[in-house]
Amino acid sequence: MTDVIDELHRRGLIAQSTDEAALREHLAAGPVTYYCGFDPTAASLHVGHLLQFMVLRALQRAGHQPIVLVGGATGLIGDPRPTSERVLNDPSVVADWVERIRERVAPFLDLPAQEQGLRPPIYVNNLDWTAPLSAIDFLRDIGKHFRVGKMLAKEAVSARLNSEAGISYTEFSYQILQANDFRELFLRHGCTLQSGGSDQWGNITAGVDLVRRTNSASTHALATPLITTADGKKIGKTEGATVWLDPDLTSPYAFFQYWLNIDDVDARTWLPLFSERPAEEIAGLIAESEERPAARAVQRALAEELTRLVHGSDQLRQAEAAGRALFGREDLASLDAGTLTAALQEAGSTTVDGELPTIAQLLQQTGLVSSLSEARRTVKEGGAYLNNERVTDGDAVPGEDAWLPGGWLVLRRGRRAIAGVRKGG
RNA sequence: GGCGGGUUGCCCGAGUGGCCAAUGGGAGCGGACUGUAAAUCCGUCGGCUUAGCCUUCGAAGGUUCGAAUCCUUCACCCGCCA
Repeated sequence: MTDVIDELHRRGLIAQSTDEAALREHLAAGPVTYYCGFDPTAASLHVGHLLQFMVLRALQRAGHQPIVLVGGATGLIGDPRPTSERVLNDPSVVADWVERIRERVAPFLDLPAQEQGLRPPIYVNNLDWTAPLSAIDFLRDIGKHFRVGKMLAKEAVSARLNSEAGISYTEFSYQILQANDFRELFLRHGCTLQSGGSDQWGNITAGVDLVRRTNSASTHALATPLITTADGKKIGKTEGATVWLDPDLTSPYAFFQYWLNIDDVDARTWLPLFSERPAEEIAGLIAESEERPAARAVQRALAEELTRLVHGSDQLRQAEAAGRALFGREDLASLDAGTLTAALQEAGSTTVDGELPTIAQLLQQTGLVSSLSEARRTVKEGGAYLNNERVTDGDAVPGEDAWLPGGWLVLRRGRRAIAGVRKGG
């Protein structure tokens, strides 16, 4: 078996780590219990978080014991962002998000455990040990180990301190909570390695320091690089919207399409990060992409592999079929009702009862545009299509002959935004 | 505490009484070209019952036939002095 650290390096998943030689030795000595935490700052994780699972999975494959922490407590406090103070969310909302995230996260590590006999993950919530902590305990037992000078020096804190936004005591304290998580997991589960995004590095090392001080034990840390697109944007945003892992928020079809549409440069950069294929296969795909960019082999590989990972094989098949049906060469009217229905349900659709509204109104109802003005504008610009034919009059009502098999209208905005309208009662 | 400057649409940034829904750039969106890529060019870019109307220029009042532009108060930011 190849060394897991070698694999992580090869894939570009390590931006920084604590003493690497010591870490290698530690991993070689036997199963290591390691953890990564996710704060419930939204109802779902997004594609950016996927990178953390790549690290978790690689370590699991190498025989180590994963712990997934969901930050029911830290999510109530808020990790300092570089820009501004976070708005505190209601505890009941955060609790709900904790549950939703936990459900979504299961397949990443539970499936390999079942199918390949690897170690199943341990799920923990830091609310369990943080909530019972009194202010006195917190300040006496934990706070005493932290030097303010060192806390102020952390990138996340100093950036905010020097900004106009400043920083609240609440967010300033965040690193202590995360450090205490590491300590608790060390004590409860013998956890000796924490991974996370490099933006978490300060918090992670705070934990390493805390365990060293309180338990005279040395622990380890790994951080993944911050992934951005070639033009410097965060990964996982389309049209300003986040690509979520939760199928209720981002359909498997939309998820698949996101990866299929990333540009060539990013696709080649991201392939090793997100793909668990062997190194030779990855090199082959990149070579193919450079020779025949039109085939978009890398985009396809990413879309397939990640949709399968996140949503499963069935959903992958449906997402692929939907894409083929909607973007394929054949005439929409020649598609059978079943195919069309499946495709449009994947792409997103709305049902219309009674009298049919105008095309402009339909564009708005399907969410392809956000206002009627925008709908009219889109028509004027020649960017609106009904059943693949350009719409010239947005105020017209589709005729009876426009209905496709299964009772569908296919609306499209621009090249790739598609939505269905279903005939209702 | 005193004096001065600032707060404009998603972002940056013009605009000092009517010609301002507000110059310009960026992002976004659409078209052409392509490969459901990139680059480039062109167009568009508050809302609506769209040749018209409504709501926007930190907040609230006021002056005026008419205000983003003038006055008053308030909030926040930035300089200089103490």
